[in-house]
Amino acid sequence: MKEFIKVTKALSDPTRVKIIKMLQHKKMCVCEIRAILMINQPSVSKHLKILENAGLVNSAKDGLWVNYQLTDGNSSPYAASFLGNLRHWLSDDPEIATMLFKLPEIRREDICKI
Amino acid sequence: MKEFIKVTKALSDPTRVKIIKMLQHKKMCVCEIRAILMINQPSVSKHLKILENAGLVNSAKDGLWVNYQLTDGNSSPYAASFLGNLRHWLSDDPEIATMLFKLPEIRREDICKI
DNA sequence: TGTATATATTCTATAATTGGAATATAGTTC
DNA sequence: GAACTATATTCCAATTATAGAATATATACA
Repeated sequence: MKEFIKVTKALSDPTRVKIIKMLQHKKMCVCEIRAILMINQPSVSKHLKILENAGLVNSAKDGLWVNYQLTDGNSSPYAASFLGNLRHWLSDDPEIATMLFKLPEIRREDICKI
Repeated sequence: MKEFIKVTKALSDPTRVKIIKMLQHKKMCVCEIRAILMINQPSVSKHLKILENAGLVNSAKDGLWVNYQLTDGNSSPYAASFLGNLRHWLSDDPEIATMLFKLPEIRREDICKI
C-alpha cells in the first residue's frame, strides 16, 4: 500500500507530471528542467527526489550534472504501469504541449550558470 | 491535466484506496463503509465526495441510504484505467486483505443507527 | 589550493489536506 | 406535522505539502 501511495502522491502534483512528460523525450539535468518550468532550483531538486523515491525516475551523475531519466519499471510495478499510461496521456494538454514545443531549444550549455 | 490530477489526488490517500477495494466487491452505503474503516461518518462522506468528483465512484439514493459503487469508466478515461489496474493491485496487501475478509459480515441492517 | 558551478539540503512561511465535533439536509414513519 | 435516521456540510485544529531563501556538498578546473 505504502508503495502505491508513494507513486500516486508523486503523480498528484502538476509540476511533477510535467517533469515526467519532459523526460519522455530526453534525459535532463536539474537546470534544464528549471529553465523550462521557471521555478527555482531547490524546488526542482525536491520534486525530482519525490519522483525518484516513488521509482518513477532515476539519476546518474555526469560530472557536475545529474541526469535524470524515467525508470524502466524494475523498481515498482505501479510506477512502471503509470509511466506506460503517461506515454500517451496528457500529450494533448495545452500546457504540456507548449512546454514540449520549447524542449528542443533547451541546451544545458546555454542556460546553466544559475 | 486538472482531470488527471484529480484522479491521482483521489488515489493518494490510503483510506480512499481502501474504499475502492471494498467497492470492488459490492455496492455500499456510508454507514457500512464507516463500520469497516472505523472512522466517523463525515470523514467517509468527504472521502466519497472526492472519489466521486474524480469520476471513480458514483452514488444512487435508495431511501435514506446512498449506495456508492465504482463507475464503469465513462466519466474519465484516467479513472477507468486506474480502476482497471486496481482490480488486481493491492489485493495481497495485508491491511486490505483483512478488511475484505470482514466485508461479507457487514450488513447495514445490523450496524446502522449512528 | 582556491574559485566557480550544479545540485542537494535545511529552514521558514504559507497553503492544502485530514479528522472530528457540531450542525444541516433529506427521506421515512408515525 | 413531529420524531427518527442516513448522509452532507460547515467549522476548527492538527498535520502535511509546497515554494523560496539561505546554506551545504560535490565536482571541475585554474
